[in-house]
Amino acid sequence: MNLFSEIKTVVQGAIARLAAEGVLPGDAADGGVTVEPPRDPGHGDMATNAAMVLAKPAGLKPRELAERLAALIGADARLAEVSVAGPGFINMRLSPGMWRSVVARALEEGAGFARSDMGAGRRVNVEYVSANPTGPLHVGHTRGAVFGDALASLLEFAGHEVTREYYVNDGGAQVEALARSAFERYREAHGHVPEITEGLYPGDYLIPVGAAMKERFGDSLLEMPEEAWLETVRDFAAERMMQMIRADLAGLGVEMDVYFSERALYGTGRIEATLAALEERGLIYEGTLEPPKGKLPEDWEPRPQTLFRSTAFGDDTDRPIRKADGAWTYFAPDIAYHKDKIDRGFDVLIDVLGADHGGYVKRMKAAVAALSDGRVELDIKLCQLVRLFKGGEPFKMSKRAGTFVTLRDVVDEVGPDVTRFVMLTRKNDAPLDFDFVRVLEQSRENPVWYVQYAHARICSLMGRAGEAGLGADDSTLRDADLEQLGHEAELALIRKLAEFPRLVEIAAQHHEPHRVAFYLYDLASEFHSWWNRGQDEPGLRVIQTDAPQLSRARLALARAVQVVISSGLGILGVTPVKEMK
RNA sequence: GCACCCGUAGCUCAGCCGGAUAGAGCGCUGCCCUCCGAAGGCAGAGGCCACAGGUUCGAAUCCUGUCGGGUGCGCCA
Repeated sequence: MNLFSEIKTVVQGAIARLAAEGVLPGDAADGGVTVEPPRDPGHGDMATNAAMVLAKPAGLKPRELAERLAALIGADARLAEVSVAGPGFINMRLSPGMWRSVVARALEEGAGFARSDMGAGRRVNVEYVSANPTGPLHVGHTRGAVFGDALASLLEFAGHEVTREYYVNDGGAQVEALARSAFERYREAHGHVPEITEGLYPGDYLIPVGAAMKERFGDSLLEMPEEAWLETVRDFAAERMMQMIRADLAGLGVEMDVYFSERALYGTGRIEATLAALEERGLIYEGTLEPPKGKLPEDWEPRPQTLFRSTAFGDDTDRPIRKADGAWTYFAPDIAYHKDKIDRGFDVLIDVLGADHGGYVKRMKAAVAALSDGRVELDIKLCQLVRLFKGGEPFKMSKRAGTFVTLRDVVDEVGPDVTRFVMLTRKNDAPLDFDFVRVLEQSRENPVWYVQYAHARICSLMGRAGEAGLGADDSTLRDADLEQLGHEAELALIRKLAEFPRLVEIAAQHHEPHRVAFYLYDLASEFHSWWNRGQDEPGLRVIQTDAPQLSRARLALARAVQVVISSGLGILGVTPVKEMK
């Protein structure tokens, strides 16, 4: 239930009436008409710009049109007061019962409160993490994992059908390097000194892989030439890496629906088929690219390649599909992969990538637009860097020392809930500072703690209400007499609750889960503020032993806050706590 | 050289599909506990929304340009 869209239909009804009377042109219906909370609550509960937007097509002065609309809108019983202000805003004050109904709905609907059907019938594929299976996930992957996962949940909450997907880059040169690295560890397991040369992966995490290979293959691979063991070792090592990655993700609470193997595309003709599909549209040609401007790579020389005409879709230059030696570039299987997603019937594709993939965005959008003839939308969300700190001091990362670089280290240090929430307190395209000390601090500065504290306070409140014999269970609270609520602090809290359904839709529309985190912080702040009124004025405390009706109404409000916090944290993948430790 | 992202209070950042007097936290100045609801709350000071144009009834928000910061730029993935 979204109060704002409900009132918007009232406004639209008035517009339609005026259109029927010929005052407004019939096609002027919607346009940019909005119903939103005014910046200054003194203006009312909601405001619409309808008169200003429609004044021009109507040939009326904004205020004059506003008066006519206001007269119609004011007839609706849900509105207590309608007035015209400023350049032509129509300010509306809801009847008190409307606000209270938000609390009632939250109690009735529980976890279903604020769920939206805006995405009904829309199938969305969210691809995230997609790290190469050559080692453990690091901090950067962690942010992508959290962001992608929360975005997927957000879209589900808004009614979309969502698939969470991981693209496994197991087809290129890097998994061969993995194989060679693992082979050295295999030799090491047989007592040889490993030769970790330039280009190989030096990490200790491959030592157990070498040991496992010894167990599995004995010494049978030792004397073979590389060509003989490369494929076997590659598959073995990549599989082990993926097991490790899945375990790391599980520790963060991330579970994928689909792991899609790049290698599975090779030798099946699917890359060739994708190329043919583009060729049909005249988007493939043999050519030579201009050298990049500015600093020229030293070994640059013009070479004819197979190119994709991404400039036809706004890219800066056409992009190579094949290397000079005829092998596929990374781009080729990735196009085929996206074609597969298109063929699976998704309406929207979302790729969550690291900021270093910025140069990749236009060409991939071009490919998706070409292959779906513009039907499928591709949104690419780039996550900026995570800067690590410890107590305000920059945390130097050393790959050799392996200090706090991995996802597992972060999760072991601060736990999955804190990791997730903090990673969502910035929008994805802004860099994120992550301080191992501060994220665990118990103060208002720390949004995770502050939101959890509000939730825990309510849990404890419910317990004490039970002890006081008030009956704090949901069925009792559903019958509470909400008209007892009327204090300004209570109304402010209710208004904040009423924003949640609207916020969910806006956040989902923009693919921005961080908005949920900021909202929860605001809601917690409003709750703590209300709570503390009881500190100064005992009459405002929730539990009033001599006034059970009033107490129940306030408990119902607190319970509604709890429902929304719990729901919002659920979207972020964070577990609400019942008590602070 | 080109592309993308960013530029909002001293600091770190929100700001909806353009809307009325631009918000929060930290820091700063004050105020509120004879613990059992202060791990908190309240109030105040603090802004040329980088700059210059444009579109609009109306611009922090949209467009163009300039400056500043970050990222990326064929035969890596």
